[in-house]
Amino acid sequence: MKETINNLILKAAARAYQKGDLPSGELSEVDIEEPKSDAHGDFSTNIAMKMASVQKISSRKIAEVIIDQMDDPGRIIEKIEIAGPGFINFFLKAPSWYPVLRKIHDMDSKYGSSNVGNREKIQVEFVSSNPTGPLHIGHGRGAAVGDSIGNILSFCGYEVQKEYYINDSGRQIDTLGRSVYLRYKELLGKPISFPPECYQGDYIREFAVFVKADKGSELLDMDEENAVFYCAKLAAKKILSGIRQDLSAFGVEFDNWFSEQSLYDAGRVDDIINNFQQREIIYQKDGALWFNTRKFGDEKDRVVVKKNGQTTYFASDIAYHMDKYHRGFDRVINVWGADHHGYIPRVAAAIEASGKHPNQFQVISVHLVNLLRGGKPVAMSTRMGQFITLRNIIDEVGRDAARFIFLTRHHESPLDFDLEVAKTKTNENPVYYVQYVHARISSIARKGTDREKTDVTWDKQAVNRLRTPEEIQIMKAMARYPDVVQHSANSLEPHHITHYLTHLSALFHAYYNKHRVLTDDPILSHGRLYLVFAVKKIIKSGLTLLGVSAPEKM
RNA sequence: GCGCCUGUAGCUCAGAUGGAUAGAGCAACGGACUUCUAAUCCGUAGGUCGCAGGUUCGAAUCCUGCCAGGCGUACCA
Repeated sequence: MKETINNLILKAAARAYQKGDLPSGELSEVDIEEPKSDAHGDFSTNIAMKMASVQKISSRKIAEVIIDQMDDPGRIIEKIEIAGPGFINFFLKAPSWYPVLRKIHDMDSKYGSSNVGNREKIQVEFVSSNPTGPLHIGHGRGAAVGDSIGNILSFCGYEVQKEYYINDSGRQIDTLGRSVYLRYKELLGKPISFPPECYQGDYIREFAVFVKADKGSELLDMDEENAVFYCAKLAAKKILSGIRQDLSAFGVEFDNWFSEQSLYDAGRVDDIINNFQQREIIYQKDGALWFNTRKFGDEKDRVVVKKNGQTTYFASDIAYHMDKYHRGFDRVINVWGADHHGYIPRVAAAIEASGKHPNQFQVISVHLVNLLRGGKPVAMSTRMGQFITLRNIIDEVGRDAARFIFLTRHHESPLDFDLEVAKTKTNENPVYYVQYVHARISSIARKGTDREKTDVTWDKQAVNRLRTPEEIQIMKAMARYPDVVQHSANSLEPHHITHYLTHLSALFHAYYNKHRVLTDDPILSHGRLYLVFAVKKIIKSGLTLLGVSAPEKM
């Protein structure tokens, strides 16, 4: 629809120039917007104001000239007005919206999708929590955002892979093993001192109990390094399997789980260090190896191999990102916690150093979640090992509510997550507000006659009965859905979908309360069913992009 | 100190490419269920868009400076 208007304007402006009514043939780009106020029409353009400086005549005059040349072959326009400093406002006839309905039904679950992605290969990496403890609420937000961005990009024609990077190497894993090992020794009555950097949680003790049950006191006879290694492997494996289960319960399925250790095993980390050394962007200083990230925009150089010979996390991260491009991804998107944002420039530097374009690497910073219960902060002490896990939240408030709430805010905005609010079933909690639309329409369908249930197809006469302001508003809103999806994909911001769904739901609920769908007039009923079934399809489509279910009954 | 993020109604937050009278929900007040699900709707009230300049036909949006809060500034991950 927008495009149609766009063409009308461009043609009119071109004709005006040919006739000599416009001094310059240089046409500005046309901006079409949907005015907030109905008094300003269905669509509006500011082209006259934009052209004024080039054309050297007043914007109202330009608007007049363009309107004079306006043609309307499809007879969609009710009237055109010039308003304010030179806005051209278009008022459309109700029937001009009907093709949207048909399109929604024809395309069905594909409505809103596109192929602008052109099969470009994108990888979205998210969560990637270290397997040293269970997922918490912050991971949940990252999971919801990453998963949804992946869904939206696929919907827009990108070829998307969702990946989880497992940090199964390095000091943290060692610390995990040490923590379990110490608790194990403690269980066997040995005196221990438990360092503060070790993991305090009860789950560590559970692993120790498991080791004891499985191996008895066997580990005491091994040398400590091997015993710790054994504990580390075992605990990491169990934790990772718990993480997989939690994510699955949260409705998140990864296409690939990528192990950091595998990079070391395959010699990839050494390879990239050697390669960069040869290219002299890695150099030696103070007994360590430094990457010259400053040359690529970072504020200082970074160590990749420490004085003690160990590689840093950054070193394997370089190898990891090189591997991503090696696997053929055109663009790589990382969803990280906002506390890692200082890390972005150095990874970006590594990517630039390898000859990739900066826009092939994007980081989504997900800000922290304040967990509340009834308005009061919930104590989240990792140190004490006492915290509410993602699993607890899924169990208490449900997956749909949690995911939806995570996606109501811009990801760079801190989010308050109130467990009590998340459980309420009122307007305060928008998930149910939106899902209720789907359930209500499903209910209408169940109440309709057999013919109405199965045979609600395009019928010109029936659709022609859709004339009320509420019906037209709904059709307008539905016409916008593809734009909203596209905008979400371009900006990597799922929350636009969430807000759009809430808005469409409000329009539907108002309509439902004011008008009956099933009436004594079968033709009118047919038209209205055709309308609300379209709404149902979009609600389901949007919820699916967010990873939220669309229930038939509530 | 420097860097990034945030600052919009009493509260929680939307406001893409600068547009006309800045929008929702909650809370407050008043209404609507014999009717397709009241997990809903209708109405009233609520604002110096952190502050000060600048850019222009036009700024919550762009630029500069300041204020407040969060995060980051490792040979940690």
